[in-house]
Amino acid sequence: MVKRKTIGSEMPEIARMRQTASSARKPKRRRLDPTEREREIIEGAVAFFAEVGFDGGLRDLAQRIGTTHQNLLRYFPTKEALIERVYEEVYLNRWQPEWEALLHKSDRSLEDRLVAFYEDYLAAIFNYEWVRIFVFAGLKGVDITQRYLGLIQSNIIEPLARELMVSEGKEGKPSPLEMEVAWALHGEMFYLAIRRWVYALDTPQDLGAVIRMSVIRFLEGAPAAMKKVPAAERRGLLPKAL
Amino acid sequence: MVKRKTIGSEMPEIARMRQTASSARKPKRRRLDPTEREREIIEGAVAFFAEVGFDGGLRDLAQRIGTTHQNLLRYFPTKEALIERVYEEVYLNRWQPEWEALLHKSDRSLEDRLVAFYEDYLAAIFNYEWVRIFVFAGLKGVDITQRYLGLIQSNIIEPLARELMVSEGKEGKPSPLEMEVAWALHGEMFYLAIRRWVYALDTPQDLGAVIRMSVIRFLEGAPAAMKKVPAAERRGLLPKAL
DNA sequence: GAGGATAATTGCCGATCGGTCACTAACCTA
DNA sequence: TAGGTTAGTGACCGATCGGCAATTATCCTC
Repeated sequence: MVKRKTIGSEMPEIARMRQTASSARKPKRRRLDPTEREREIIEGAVAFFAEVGFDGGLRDLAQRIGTTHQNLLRYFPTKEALIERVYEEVYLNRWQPEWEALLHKSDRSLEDRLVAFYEDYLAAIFNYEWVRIFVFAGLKGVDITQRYLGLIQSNIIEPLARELMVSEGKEGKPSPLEMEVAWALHGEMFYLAIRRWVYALDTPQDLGAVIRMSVIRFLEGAPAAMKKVPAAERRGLLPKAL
Repeated sequence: MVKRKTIGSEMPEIARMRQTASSARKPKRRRLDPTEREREIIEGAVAFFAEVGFDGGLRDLAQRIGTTHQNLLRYFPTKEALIERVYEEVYLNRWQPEWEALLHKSDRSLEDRLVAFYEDYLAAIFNYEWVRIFVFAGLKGVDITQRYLGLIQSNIIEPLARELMVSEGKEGKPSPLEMEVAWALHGEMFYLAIRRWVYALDTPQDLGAVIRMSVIRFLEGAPAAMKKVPAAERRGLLPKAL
């Protein structure tokens, strides 16, 4: 038999579980309840593709889970179907509809609301799997990332820009300038995740402190910045399609 | 002959150049000066890997350039060697040593210096090839990205934090808190590039205007933010290793 | 314990991968 | 125009890819 290159370093402990105590033989086959096996596959796939990207091979994934690549294809007709399931798992299942409401609760200061939202949001997405899969998918040009960011734009960025306007006594649809300021705050947060999970750089232990600092800087600086940027330049802020 | 899947859509026009006028035959082989061919390969490789990632095949790359994959291997002994050359091309060749000095010129306001620097910096990196290759390399865990970001940290972020301190009348080595504020400004800028070149979202036409707004917001908000974040929390800003 | 249902595996397929080697053809010099 | 140098390519290799079909083994029921 050909020796196979292993991506992960350790043998999957799962695969050892049922092996006979007396010998270090090949691990016995595990016959699981299909729903249980499916979960195992999905979670294994999320971890695996987050690590090596979607070009990772099914055989390596299977070995890590403790099964064979044909078994994966019994549960998902094609690799593409499995990947689609991974998107679903990562994006849809981790989106909290109440986030938008969080930004609107007017019984708390905007500062508190923003801090509360970003603490919640980062708690959901600031992890190895989510961030890397999101970036891998973006590079691949998968349309679900654009739909997700459309959701961010309409449910987070625009409400945020609106709240900023309200606190300035303005109203109506946010201008490109105001949208851009809101994106900037969001970008700060996301870049933290990029630093940590894409480039493996040190990031602060306590995200709460960074969030608070970014939010305060945002509320403190945005009004002045928007006033100071000459009106003549604002036309340049209109989005440019590719 | 087996039909080959093409990544790009159009036939490379180069390959057609010398073909006989009378017939639509197979393009003649082009015998180039080696240095010229090498440049063609390198530039083709940068564009190709930026688009599809480093898992892209040599045959597809070769077809796009208008040659064969064997010819690539005559110029670079292995695929890995070619990729290494791509890193060199993208990172080292586009780094401007004078950037650090730009931040220190004290005859201009800090605002002007920051705007000037980021206009220069984004002019160098805000493009499809640089951004995507940088992200692909980061996900792959290539050490050159960490070296590059180390350069950013010591030559840009820390000087920036120092300038911020000077403008506040402080001096000495920047604290983690001050470093984090500086990273936040940088992150805003880089996230613009991510939005545009990874997620293909609309971004403002005139980067100058966004840069100015971010810089003003930075200078306007940072002092207040750093004062307001309770000292007790600052310990949490200490970087955490992975 | 026997037998059936089905989860899981072994074996295989064509296509494609990076890479080697021997051959072909373009250009320069005489 | 002949010959030599060398840029470029066709044919092929072992390994690996996603996926199909036939086989094996585990668990449940009687």
